Amino acid sequence: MNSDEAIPTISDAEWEVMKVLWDTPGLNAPEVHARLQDRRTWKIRTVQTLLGRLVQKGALGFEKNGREYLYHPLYDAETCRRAASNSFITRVFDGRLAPFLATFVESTELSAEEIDELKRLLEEGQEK
Amino acid sequence: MNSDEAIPTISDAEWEVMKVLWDTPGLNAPEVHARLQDRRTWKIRTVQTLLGRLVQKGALGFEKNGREYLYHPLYDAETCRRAASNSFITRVFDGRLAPFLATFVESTELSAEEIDELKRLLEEGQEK
DNA sequence: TAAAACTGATTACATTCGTAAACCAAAACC
DNA sequence: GGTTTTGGTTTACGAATGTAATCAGTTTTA
Repeated sequence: MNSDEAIPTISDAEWEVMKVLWDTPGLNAPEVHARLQDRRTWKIRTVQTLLGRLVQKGALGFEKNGREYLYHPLYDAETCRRAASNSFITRVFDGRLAPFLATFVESTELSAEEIDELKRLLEEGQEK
Repeated sequence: MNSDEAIPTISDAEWEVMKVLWDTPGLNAPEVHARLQDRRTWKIRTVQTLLGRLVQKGALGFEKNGREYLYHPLYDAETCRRAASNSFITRVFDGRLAPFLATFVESTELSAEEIDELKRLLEEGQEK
């Protein structure tokens, strides 16, 4: 499992596909399609296109099993999420996390429980 | 200043332009171009294209001043950042902020000072 | 006042993205 | 074994994006 250097850029639609395969690696195209049913109305062709593009980008690999291809991520979710987060925070918040968090805290989009959870996370991070 | 409903989607390149105009509203194209010099090597034509697209999208407005156009944001930065953040967190983290923050806390990308600042932010939010 | 310089409008062009249809090969079924 | 089904490959096509060049009008300057 690769984990550094040149993490491919994953588009909006492609994220959905990646999430399925992080959850369950080794699916073929119809299986990935099936698992997307509840969230996306994509045709199987669309899913295959996305799978193909992700393979080209180096985000997914596959093994042939008879005539079918079993796809699996080449980067773990954590690594990709971090790369995407860094890129987002850089672009929108000039790399500063505090204003980002402030955005959420100030709007009412965080429950008290979530705030507690986030504080706990920060405290854990601080101890290390 | 508009602040809700149908906030336009702003592309990567367009964010740079918006930031300049949030910082100093009422600039014309050459002035925006000048302020981007240190960060981007765009030609003035490129900047003009981005300005035009942002006007089309309804993210910017302008007044004519003689033959020049003075551009200004139609949404405040806070509103646009919030919309972008929500969209990002939904796409990459399925709408859950905690895993997002965990990503940063676990990597060494936060200094102790930043963690303190974030905790303070959360506490302030909690009191309201 | 004709040319140069400045400012914006129109047009361009390759890449990526979202969304597939058409086509082809293998496997299963009749 | 020919036909249907299944799974993958190639091709498509419009919208958005990054990155401008060319064209045109206005103002300044020689």
